[in-house]
Amino acid sequence: MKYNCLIVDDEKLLADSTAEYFSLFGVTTAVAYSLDECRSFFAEHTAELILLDINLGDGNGFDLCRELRGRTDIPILFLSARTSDDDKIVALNIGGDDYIQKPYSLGVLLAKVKAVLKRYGGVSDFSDGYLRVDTRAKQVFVKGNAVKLTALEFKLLSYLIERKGKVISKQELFEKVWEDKFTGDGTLNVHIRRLREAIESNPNEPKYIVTVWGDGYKFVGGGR
Amino acid sequence: MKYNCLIVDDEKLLADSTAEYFSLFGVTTAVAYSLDECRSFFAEHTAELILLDINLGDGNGFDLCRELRGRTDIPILFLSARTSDDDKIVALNIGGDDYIQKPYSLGVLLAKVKAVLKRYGGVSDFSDGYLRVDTRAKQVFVKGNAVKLTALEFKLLSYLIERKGKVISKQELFEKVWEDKFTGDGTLNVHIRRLREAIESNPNEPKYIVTVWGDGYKFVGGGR
DNA sequence: AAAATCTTTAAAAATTTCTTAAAAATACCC
DNA sequence: GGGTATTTTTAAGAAATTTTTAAAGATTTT
Repeated sequence: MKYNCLIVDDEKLLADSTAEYFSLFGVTTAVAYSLDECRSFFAEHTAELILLDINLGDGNGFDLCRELRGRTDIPILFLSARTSDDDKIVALNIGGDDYIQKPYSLGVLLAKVKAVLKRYGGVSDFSDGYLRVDTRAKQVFVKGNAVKLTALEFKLLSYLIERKGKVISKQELFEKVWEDKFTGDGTLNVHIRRLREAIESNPNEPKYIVTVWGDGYKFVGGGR
Repeated sequence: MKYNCLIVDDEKLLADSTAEYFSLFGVTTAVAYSLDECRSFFAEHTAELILLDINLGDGNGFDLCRELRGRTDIPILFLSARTSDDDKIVALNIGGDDYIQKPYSLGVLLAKVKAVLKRYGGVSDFSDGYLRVDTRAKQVFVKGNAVKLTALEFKLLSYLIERKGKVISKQELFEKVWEDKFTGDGTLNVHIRRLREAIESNPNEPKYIVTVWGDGYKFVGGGR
């Protein structure tokens, strides 16, 4: 299951009440009380955002952050009672997105979380005058006309759009779209071509799905 | 011109010293002392991120935020001495990305700004008026125009920039860029030349990629 | 001025991506 | 359950692009 938010904190009472409060306002939230629980969480689920305490029973939030950064880009907001500037700077430098001082106000934290979700949360919708991709309805329109894509094609397109502007390696695509089932570059080629045929006005000179030689592909769509 | 950061604050001393501090660490920063100045700034320039005070001489930061949100998605971080939770929640709800309490620590604020730039901004690993290098999108711009580099050329340039100012031996370049596959100095020569042709205004008198006789090459650049 | 090092150029070699068609796997319907 | 339609993968030659090689010219150092 995909949660909006995962709280990693060994102060069970605080974590639980925060999670409950979030849920009340429509932010689905899971809780992990330790590094270990966090790891097993990700074995089965995902989240769009992590609230991460620094002092944990079985280890250090900084280390977990570094570990996660190795394989995901998900926003990480640190929560901590530590007040030193050095801690804050380290947190931000190792890939944290924010540092929130404990004790925090539930209302402010929720607003903050919502702001991050709004900006970052896997938004793979896209729309310009020519192409429109609607993730909720799983539909794609070209010049207003619905275009039929297979489930896999749609997933591929969504992922590229979600990471619009960035170069996505083939490896990453197999990881994320094929869920690690690598079947060979030829597969990808063919799907990319079909996508191009479906959405590009001239598939031989793609404007949206651009090849980055020696690297992968990139979705290009007007500014940000 | 495109700045990394625009500070909008009527406390001139604070704004100026913050801007100066940022510049010192490679974040190009402009300052506007009022809503009006901010508007005229955007008439001619742009920024990747705004630090916005709430209490301004000629109006209110919240209003400016709403106004900007109408036409841009650029990250807005509020700066304010106001401590009320309500203010923070409003700031986040109207499209602000963060709320930073004054007085702030310059070091922490810089780390925060860099983190935001890294995630949302065109992460310019190098940028001056003439040349801009963006790792995330694997793109290089010369005088604002995208320049096409091969994957290897890009890797070479990135490495030189990463070690900007230091002399890099050919051996080291083969180690790091070619991953230890030594193919002969001729190879390197040719790639350096192509890079120069791509990014130097006069490839025969390189200003960025400088030859260090008997040693290797060095990237020279003032920006970040 | 000689020796060593760097630059330029063009063409060969190697690599990567594209295209196409057909085979295999999967889902769907009666 | 059998047959059909759809989707996904495989495979192989063609096309495009990148990288290396090599040789001649230029520059710097000693």
